[in-house]
Amino acid sequence: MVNHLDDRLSRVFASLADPTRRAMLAQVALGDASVSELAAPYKISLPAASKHLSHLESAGLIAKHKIGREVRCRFVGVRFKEAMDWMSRYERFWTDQLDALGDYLNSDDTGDQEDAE
Amino acid sequence: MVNHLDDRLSRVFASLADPTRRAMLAQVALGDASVSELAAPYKISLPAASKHLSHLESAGLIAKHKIGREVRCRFVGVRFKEAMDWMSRYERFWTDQLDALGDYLNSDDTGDQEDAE
DNA sequence: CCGTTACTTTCCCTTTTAATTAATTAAAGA
DNA sequence: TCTTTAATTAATTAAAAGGGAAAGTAACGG
Repeated sequence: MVNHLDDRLSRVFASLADPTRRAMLAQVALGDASVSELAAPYKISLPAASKHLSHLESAGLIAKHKIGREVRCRFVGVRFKEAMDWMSRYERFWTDQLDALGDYLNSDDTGDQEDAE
Repeated sequence: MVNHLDDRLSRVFASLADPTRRAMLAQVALGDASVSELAAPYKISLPAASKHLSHLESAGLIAKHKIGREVRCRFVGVRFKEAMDWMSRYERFWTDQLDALGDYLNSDDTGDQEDAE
């Protein structure tokens, strides 16, 4: 019982959790590329690469467009932005000193601890 | 074969890919909490919750601090920021009109366009 | 048509992940 | 010390992820 935003976030983050998929995404961001072009840099098989790209597509991070017998992939920003927007709600943890403040508040049992990790 | 940054990104994104872990992180961000407190809102067992928290900890998103027999968890921003920094390299895909431009260029069946950056 | 190129799908296998119950450690408190 | 509370570890199991080989589909080139 999860809402749709939650579901989309899960798929986007799961896609980004794989280094091959992140690298493929980086390549697509440089400009449209075919499945073969995106598979080439890695030692994995073409079917494996194709599956990674399908994963990225169902997460909404890329879109496929068939031209003749080639399938061109293009970066799509919407879901990526959605994930970043979700993440930015934690931005205060490194823009403010609240991280350090929390650290201080938690050391109250031992009294005067002045150290950070 | 993978560098450490890549490895850390994989762990952070894998952590964020789970809705329970995202919810736990949201709760921790509201203020420190014990393992039991973080487990309470969900129908999962305490060991299951404890493992989710260990997952978040090894991704560097939270830190544990033992007080008596309680283990308090607190939000840690560094890895979170690192992931957001990595993501922000794609920001141009929604801040510029390049997404729409790419869309336009791709709907033109003349095929190739030169790379814009 | 036929063969080749560009993918995708299917099947199968191995590894990882996630969940549960039961056992264990560790700190309080009566 | 004996019991309760807090959390982790262990053992087991089920499901999902990721990869390869091989078959299937679809477009192009002769």
